Amino acid sequence: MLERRSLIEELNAKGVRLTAQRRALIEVIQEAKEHLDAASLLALARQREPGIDRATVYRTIELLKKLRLIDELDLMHLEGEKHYYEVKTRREHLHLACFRCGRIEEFSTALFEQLKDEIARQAGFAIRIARLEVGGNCRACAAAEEAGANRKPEKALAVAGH
Amino acid sequence: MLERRSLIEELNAKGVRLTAQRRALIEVIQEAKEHLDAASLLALARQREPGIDRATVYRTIELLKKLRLIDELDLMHLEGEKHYYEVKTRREHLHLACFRCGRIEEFSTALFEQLKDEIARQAGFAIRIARLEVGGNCRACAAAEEAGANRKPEKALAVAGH
DNA sequence: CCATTTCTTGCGACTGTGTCGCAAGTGGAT
DNA sequence: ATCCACTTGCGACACAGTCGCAAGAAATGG
Repeated sequence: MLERRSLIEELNAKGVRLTAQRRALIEVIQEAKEHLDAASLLALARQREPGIDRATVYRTIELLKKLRLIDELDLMHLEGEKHYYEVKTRREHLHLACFRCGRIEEFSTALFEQLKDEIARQAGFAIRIARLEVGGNCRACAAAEEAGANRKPEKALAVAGH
Repeated sequence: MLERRSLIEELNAKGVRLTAQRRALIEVIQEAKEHLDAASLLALARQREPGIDRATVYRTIELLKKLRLIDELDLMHLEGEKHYYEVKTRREHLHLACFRCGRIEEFSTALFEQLKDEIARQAGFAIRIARLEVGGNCRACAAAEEAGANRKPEKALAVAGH
């Protein structure tokens, strides 16, 4: 993944018309500290470009996805059926979503690349997107649950999460 | 994954109340040849149990997910934002979704298990669900696209799919 | 076999995400 | 500065999924 070159330059290079709305959205995505969904994206972009519309957000997301500048994530749908977005710059990674505390952890490993290679080779599949998402309990929550299990043995249906 | 034991027996064993609606839904899921979304599930279940309601479908899906009897898939959202469901019996596999022809291919590899092990060990993460979905072009479509690319060189923005 | 309790269902209303057609507006090339 | 194609905002819409509540049904024990 190419590292230093802002999305804006990227778009220019591809001959995409640069509007104030797109600039606002792109800046928001790029500076985001966490994963943002369409609604938060809209809210944040409006702080820079008040008139911006929901439809424009969705259209821009679609554009950036097609140009492979951002990735779409589900994050196990921990809250509602939103989708989240992140810039495709950092090293390829996967997401661990904790059902208990809701935290999202990122994880990198060479095995992921190997796995993709194997898929491409064995299935003859030209991979454009590979999305690996994991749900469960993070280290802290797994420990907490373990401790809790002793105090309060679980009933058949008391299944946690999601 | 336990292999031979119907979902119904499974539910009974867990002390879940067995209603006609649940039975209908479970039969539909179990006998499905392809991946079904909530709407198709409803339509098919109504052939057996006419009065059944949308809400019941969603509630039953939720139940079966919690009991870990079915898996939820996005299949790259090839058409709309639906979710698809499949019984958790067959060998663990991942899904390859072709953006061009829409076909869903299943793929199994030991690497997937290894990857999950590594996540569990290194991150201390207690995995409940691991969902790996891949989008791109299947073998046939990749070949077709390759051939097509010669006849018609692509413009900057003519990015296919999704 | 019936009564009781508890769980489940259907219904209707609602929330929220994402899509679309169209007229007005604007970026960027000339 | 002009012009055209592309983009936007708007309103309306489609559709997934959720919820509270009253009526109905499954399982339990008498």
